[in-house]
Amino acid sequence: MGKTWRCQKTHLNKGVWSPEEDQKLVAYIKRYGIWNWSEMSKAAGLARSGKSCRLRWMNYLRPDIKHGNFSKEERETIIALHETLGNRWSAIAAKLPGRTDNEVKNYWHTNLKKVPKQLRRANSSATCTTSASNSTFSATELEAAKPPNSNDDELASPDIDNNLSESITEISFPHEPSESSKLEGSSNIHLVPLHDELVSTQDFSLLAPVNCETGETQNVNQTILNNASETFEDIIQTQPVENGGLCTPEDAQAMFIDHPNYGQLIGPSSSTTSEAMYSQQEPIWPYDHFYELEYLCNDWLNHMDTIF
DNA sequence: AATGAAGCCAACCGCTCGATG
DNA sequence: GCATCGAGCGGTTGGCTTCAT
Repeated sequence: MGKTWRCQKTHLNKGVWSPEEDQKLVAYIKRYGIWNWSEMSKAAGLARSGKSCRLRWMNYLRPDIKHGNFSKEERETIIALHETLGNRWSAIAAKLPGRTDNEVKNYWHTNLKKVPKQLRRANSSATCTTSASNSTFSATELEAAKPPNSNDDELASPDIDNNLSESITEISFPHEPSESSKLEGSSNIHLVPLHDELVSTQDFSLLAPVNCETGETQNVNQTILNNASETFEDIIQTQPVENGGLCTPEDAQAMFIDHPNYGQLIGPSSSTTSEAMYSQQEPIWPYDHFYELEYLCNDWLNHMDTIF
């Protein structure tokens, strides 16, 4: 893109490839195949370094390269694999037919890096669970993927921008009790931290998990999180709370961040966060919910900022 | 309409690794 | 064991495009 200068010392072209250069390289490889990039470059009549030729071929000219936008499935795969593999772009790209490491890397930096981790996970959770049978990573790999620690800058940053406000609709909290009860293995525990409800009712207690059948606030620890030492409700109730005993988003957020188990992996890995709430069979990441609640608190605060 | 900021992405750079002599 | 070379990988750059003011 505009880098069309010519290397003074080596007399090799650098920068954007012209259509003629592309044509030469493709024609040469079609006829002779790939054998030595430096020699190939000369033989093809290209004033390019072998390295540049290889990059051009691998990232753009290869016939099996898939161009265009990433699908939802590809996005979710990237998110899941990045949690497991980190910045090993080539390894991630290997799981995405037709995608290059460069493309995956660029996509990550431009579309996913700025999205808080808890939201990325929330967005990808549904597919991780429902398509567990064709998952490309093992339970062992997932288990090795630790959640971020407390100095993770992505977590520390309440970066709720417009993109996130749009994305929040993808969070998979059921809106109606009937929806959650449809879930297999449902324990009827229902999180209702939906910002719309919070804004309309200003009922901060909506941040607490409730039983969708009885309407009673639930102790998550007793019903589902058998391995967890404390529940959200425990934390909320044992902390000093203002506003007549109701937990404000600020209170909840502060508690979650200060909680010693915040961001810690407790118990075996789960393929999902929200949906694990409803499953008594699946292993869980209990404190993943702190991420979600932190996000929801931030989003709620953002809403209030826009109102006042 | 003009302009500056932010986003996007192709390409480069430097490093590591494995093969070979 | 050492040097050299090619290939591959991840981080970074910077020009073009789009968006916001």
